[in-house]
Amino acid sequence: MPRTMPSSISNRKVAKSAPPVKPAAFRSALLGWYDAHARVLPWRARGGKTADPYHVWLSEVMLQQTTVQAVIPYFGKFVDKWPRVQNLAAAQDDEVMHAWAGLGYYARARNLLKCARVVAETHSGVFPDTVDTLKSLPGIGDYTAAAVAAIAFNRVETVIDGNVDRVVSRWFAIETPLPDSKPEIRAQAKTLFEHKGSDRPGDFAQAMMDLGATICIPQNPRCDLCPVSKGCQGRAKGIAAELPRRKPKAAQPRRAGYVYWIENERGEILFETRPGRGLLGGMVGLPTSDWVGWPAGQRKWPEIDHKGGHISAMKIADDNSMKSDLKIRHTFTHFDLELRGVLAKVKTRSFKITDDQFWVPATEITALGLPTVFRKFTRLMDGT
DNA sequence: TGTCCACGTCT
DNA sequence: AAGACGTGGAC
Repeated sequence: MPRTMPSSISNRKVAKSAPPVKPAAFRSALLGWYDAHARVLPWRARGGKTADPYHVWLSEVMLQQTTVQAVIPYFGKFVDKWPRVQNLAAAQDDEVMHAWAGLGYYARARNLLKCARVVAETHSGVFPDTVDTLKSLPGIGDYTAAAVAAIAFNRVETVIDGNVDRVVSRWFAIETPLPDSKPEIRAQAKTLFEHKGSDRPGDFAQAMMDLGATICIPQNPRCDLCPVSKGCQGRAKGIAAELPRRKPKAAQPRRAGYVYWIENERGEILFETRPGRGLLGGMVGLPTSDWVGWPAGQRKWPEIDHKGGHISAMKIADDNSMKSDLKIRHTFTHFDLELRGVLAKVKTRSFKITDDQFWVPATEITALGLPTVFRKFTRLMDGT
């Protein structure tokens, strides 16, 4: 371990007059740390090889708003099923939605397939290597374009994800709350990413994100292990752990509804493919009522019109039952949902279903590829 | 239990 | 350009 001054003394000095940030020193310290501590991830090149652009793109889309741990098994599944972008481009829509089930933000899967088809058809299966062209592809925005250009093509780009926001906010002690601090974070990040002599842009981008994911973590940052703690102004001011500040968010609204478990005389359960856009777009799910707003603080289960939504068209049999213990809760991005189960046994002959609905043998439900909100309920029903 | 992460992209 | 869009894990 290198000898260090007592932190209380050095911190006090730095806090009075923060030293000018030296991007070159930051860069070499961070890259040195990365060489020793880079996470080993299935989409990363090893031993000085260049990463496969298809792997980089696929992983980066999966990593949008999603943790590495959740992504790893899905990445393996996709690469096994579709080893090259041309294979993915040739896949059926429902195969891809099925493979994506559980990962969330299902618009990503729809755009992933669209993007694969554009790359296969109009780019001869070769990923474009510039930010501007990448950004023109479906599902690729500022972050993913910069990440792919830097990591797969070693282009000098400023790659800003949530990790980088945090590292930069702390290093420069940016106290303005997000999202107002966005322009300042970008400007400061640029001084690190696009410094003269940026010879390993892909590694540098990944190093910044690894640092944010493993050392400069949201709570209780491990400054003792940080390769760039010495120049960190947030640490010097003793506020690193509080950064980045954020504007307070409004409390999530609540919604409630019924989920229908409709069984026919063969023991099959009714499922449906949801509309192609919007919430859980293109995914398979159980039929439900509409989900109605439920003001925060209200204790009583809200009135839900059983005749609204799907239920009227279905003419649930008289022996339907509602069990209050068949209840699941699920948090979406912008609301909390509580669903109660309604059980019904119907005769196929007298029960009309829509074009989007189909019967599934109970034993095949797990193979269906359901979004988590519905998997929670099917697990309740089969006791697992 | 509830809060945060989680700016990422599209509309 | 503000709101829509999932999930699971840490604490």
